[in-house]
Amino acid sequence: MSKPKYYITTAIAYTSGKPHIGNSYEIVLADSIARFKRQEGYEVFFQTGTDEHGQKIEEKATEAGVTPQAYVDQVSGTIRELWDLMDTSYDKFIRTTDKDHERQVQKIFKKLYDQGDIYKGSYEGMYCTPCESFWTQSQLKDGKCPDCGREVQPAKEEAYFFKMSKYAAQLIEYINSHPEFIQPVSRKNEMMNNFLLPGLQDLCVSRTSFQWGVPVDFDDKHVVYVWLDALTNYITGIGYDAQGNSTAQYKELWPADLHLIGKDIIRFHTIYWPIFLMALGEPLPKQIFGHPWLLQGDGKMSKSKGNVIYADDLVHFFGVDAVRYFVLHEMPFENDGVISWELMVERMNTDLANTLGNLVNRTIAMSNKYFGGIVCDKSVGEEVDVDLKRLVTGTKAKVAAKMAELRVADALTEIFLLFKRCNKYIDETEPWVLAKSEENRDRLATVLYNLVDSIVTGASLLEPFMPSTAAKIVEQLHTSLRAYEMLDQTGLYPQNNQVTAAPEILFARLDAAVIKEQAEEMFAKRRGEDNHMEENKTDENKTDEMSKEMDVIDVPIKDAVEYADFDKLQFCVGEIISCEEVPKSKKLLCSQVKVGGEIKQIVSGIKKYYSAKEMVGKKVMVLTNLKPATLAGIISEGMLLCAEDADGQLALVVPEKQMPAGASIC
RNA sequence: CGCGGGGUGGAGCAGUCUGGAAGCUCGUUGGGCUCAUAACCCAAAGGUCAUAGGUUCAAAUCCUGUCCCCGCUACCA
Repeated sequence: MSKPKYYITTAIAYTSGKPHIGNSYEIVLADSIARFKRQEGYEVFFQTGTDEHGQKIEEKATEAGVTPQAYVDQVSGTIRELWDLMDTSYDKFIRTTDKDHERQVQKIFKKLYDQGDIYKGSYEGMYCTPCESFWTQSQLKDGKCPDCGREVQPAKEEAYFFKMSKYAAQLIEYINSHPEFIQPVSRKNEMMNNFLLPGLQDLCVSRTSFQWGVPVDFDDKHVVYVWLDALTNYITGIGYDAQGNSTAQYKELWPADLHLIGKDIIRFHTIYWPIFLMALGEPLPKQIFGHPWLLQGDGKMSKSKGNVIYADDLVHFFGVDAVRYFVLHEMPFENDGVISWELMVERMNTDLANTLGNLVNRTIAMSNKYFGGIVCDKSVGEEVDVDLKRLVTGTKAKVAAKMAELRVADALTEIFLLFKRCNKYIDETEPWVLAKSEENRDRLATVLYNLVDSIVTGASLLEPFMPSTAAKIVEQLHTSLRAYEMLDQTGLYPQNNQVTAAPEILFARLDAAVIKEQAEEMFAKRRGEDNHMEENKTDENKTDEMSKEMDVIDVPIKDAVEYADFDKLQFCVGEIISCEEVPKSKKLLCSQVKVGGEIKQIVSGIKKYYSAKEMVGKKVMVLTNLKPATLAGIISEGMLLCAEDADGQLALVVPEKQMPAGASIC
């Protein structure tokens, strides 16, 4: 009898840049599920890859001065390296620039067009010629382009549309009759209430505003909408053919058992994707799980701050399995998780070094000390042994139950309860006391055997989550990982086997302060390399020493300018006559600023740091000859100068002595 | 009223759908032990579950209002 199949996918990563730790979480999560399913006996196919088309990538490539293809080749390579670094066991890495994928996308588009699900229509709206952008009435600011503030004209552009509404009822019916389809369930209601029940709009599935995409082969002004392109990777990657010549692999694997995706793209996967599949006449995936995000705790992650944590950074400090453990364990089921250097070190020290590493170490050390490393069950059992074994053998079922619900963090917790139980067992049996008298020798041997045997079970259960750690543990015990079917049994460790004489530390304890410092150094260096103007601290609870360091912020030097260039700018002292908050804006204050004889209206994004009231009466520095611009529908005729620190905190720049409004700054 | 997420002991979270004795991990304090990576084991302290009302025999959980935080978005000129 052949094994049951299990087809799991991650969302394909968008190649606009290197993914940070939050993005890398998904692949590790998928990998642990894939490995677990393999352990359970499924024939698993695990697909991941990169999404490489779209306007944003075209722009990024232009910025970098390379072709889009060269750009995505580079980024896709980086992503794949990261996935490999994380020890992920994917079977296929698809790229949407793969030729066979692109061909299928064209065929799919054609097929849907031929059968009338895609039709040619036109996109109507207000067009801003300089920006080459369409806007709807509601997006316009005072009837003008929200980007540049210029006049817009009504215009029409042809485009292809997909008849979403045609399949809406069918999809609603499907979702209602398959409660497990969208996970977590709370997401299901969101989709139903916000999108499906109010009625689906037809979706525009082609673009003419850029070229970097799969061309529509019968109308090459158009490229296929990136989502239609990207979503189909799940079927093209395993050999789907729109003309009916799908491969045997496709027939075996589809429908997918699980699409693992971020919660931000649930809409695409639970509405558009199923409808595309319905239109193609293919079955729908069995389950879509929208996982939460891993957010950076100490200050917002931002590239310009140079404090973005990447998976390889963490691996550098902690090792692959520690990072896998952290992201899997710290990530709750429904809400977002947090990552910070402190939390990472804490997990590393308490769970990995103290509970697990130390357990393995002390067990091996005792075996060597008392029996020259020979482990043998002398069958001198006691009451505590029963309790230990009951917990150890029961863990498999508990882990399986958690994994069935995709509660990976909880499954890991169950495994660590096993290790904790072992530590407790050592205290209960007190091997060092037994060692003092010869008559307890067989009891001592039995205790150590039970420990070693339990640890092998624990390590085997741990394999899907921390594969190399599991391997290291059994290697030190001079045995191999146990088959899944055997994980609810005890007494399987070979009699009179000898463990290693020189146990290796699995996870060394780390000092949070030291790690933090090194991380800062790394960030500082990266900022230097990136030529970004930022500072050197990211945390709130800094020490005095760190505050001192904060006094200096490294700013990359810009190119020197001629005095003539400087002279073009007119700076003056301005007095704020009045100030009010801009309605419907979270950031903006609108000030009337007296500069010499005239009063200028200036809008500034400083609401977070100054109240409208306290602004009044301040003498500030103003750039007066900046071209007026419209912000939130309000004209701004200049700029208030501010100093900005690394966290984006702003402080108005004011003259050091009393100066009249209008005094020029030179 | 832009969309969305959230506010539970010092920290990070579960519990909220399907009301019924406030839980977990870490940290703190005290004790035990010494095989081990200052680790392991036991015990304790610590929360009016953001807030104000309401429904109920019973509310962290359901309903209404308010405050605050965080993403996204618009507009940090």
